[in-house]
Amino acid sequence: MAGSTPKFRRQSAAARRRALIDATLRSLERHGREGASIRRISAIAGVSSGLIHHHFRSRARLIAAAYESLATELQETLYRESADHGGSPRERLSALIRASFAPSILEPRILNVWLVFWSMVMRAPSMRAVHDRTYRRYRSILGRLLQAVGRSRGMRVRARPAAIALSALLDGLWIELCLSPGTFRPTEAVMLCESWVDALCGGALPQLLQPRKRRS
Amino acid sequence: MAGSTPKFRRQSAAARRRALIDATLRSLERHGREGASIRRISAIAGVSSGLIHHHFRSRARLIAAAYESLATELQETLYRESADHGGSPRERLSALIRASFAPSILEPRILNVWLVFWSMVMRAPSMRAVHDRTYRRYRSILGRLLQAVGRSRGMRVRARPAAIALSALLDGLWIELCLSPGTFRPTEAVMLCESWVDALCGGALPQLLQPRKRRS
DNA sequence: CTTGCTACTGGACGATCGATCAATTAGGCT
DNA sequence: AGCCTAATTGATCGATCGTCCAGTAGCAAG
Repeated sequence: MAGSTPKFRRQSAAARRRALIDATLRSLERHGREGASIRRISAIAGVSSGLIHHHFRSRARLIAAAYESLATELQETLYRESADHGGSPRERLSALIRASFAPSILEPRILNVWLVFWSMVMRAPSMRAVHDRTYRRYRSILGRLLQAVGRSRGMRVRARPAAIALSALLDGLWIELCLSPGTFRPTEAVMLCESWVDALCGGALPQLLQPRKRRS
Repeated sequence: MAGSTPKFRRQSAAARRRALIDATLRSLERHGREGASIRRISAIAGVSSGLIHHHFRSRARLIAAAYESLATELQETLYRESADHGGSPRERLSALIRASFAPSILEPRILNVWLVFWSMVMRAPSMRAVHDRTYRRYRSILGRLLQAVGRSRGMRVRARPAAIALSALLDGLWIELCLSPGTFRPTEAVMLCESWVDALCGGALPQLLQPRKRRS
């Protein structure tokens, strides 16, 4: 008899917000575009729909928070993976490239999540802000790594354009791999990125190097 | 008085289907993911909502037809642009790259359309089929062009991986330019693609060349 | 045990969705 | 001129959406 089982458990605002963000990401993975609804998210989180309005004032704010969470978490994963294989800069970059095409990242479900976010970037200024901030950080990581790789090869790499190109190559390959996994294999994607880096280090991409000082 | 103005004008099934497909694309451009609704599309087309069910049996079929239409139309535009500047293979490839970042293509609204389609590719097998077919054709165009460019430089380019890499680079840069146009300029994107092609032609991407015949 | 704060529930609301279909009507054919 | 066909309309259905809020109840402090 005793009402030993409470109907719900109270949690701190911070813990509940985190749980709701995680539920949002899981819902988007599972149901794609339709997973962005308040009712599906709250069902996965195991709470009532009203609770979302209590902690986030609107659905849009929850989605934006989830976007920020996913982006930073992914960057931390890639950065950690890179640092853990911490030999030369070139080895760290290779580790980051391989990690970008690891099975857990390639999960096509995850592309669904990004597509939902991207489709909101152009309509909601707050989403645009999240995108700009996280992508700048991403390119900064890539740029520093590329510069270090170049320096160890005696090359002065222009971080910004090099990072833009490599991130575009990584993203483009990743998207196509998620959209139709049968087109080519993840190892080919890794090879294509490594080849580009090798070409950069070999001086074959002169536009991406600092112009040599010319005397007189 | 006189019922001189008919309430609607009948059209052939083919003409109406085409008009509805065009209205779908315009609706997706204007309203993003929310533009995929039957009512918005029919409103833009200036017809009743029931007419869509008459010509296409469901919303999904209309969307798939619109995807096919957009993809093939884009490919024809790029191919025509390439052929019109029909000097050397290298010039044709440059024209295609420049056309890929032309203002009309870079219109961020258009990314909205692609994002809606891509989000359906992983859930609807019919959309997956459209994607696979159109992307194979796209890579085929790029592959042949890259092979021709390589041949004119005395290189034997492996069409498949080269086309995969260049399409990924083009798409990745295009997506980022649409998502936040302020990050870098279209001319930089063109330069990054051209640099990659130059590296390929310069033999700096050996993995993308046919292995030289080795005797004895 | 009692009190009070607030995390939390769950249903009501109006809007909009895709699908459906009986009724209409435009426009070519005889 | 009248008919016939099929293109088109527009109302209707049940489902689902985001928002809102009055009320409930977990749980710590007193």
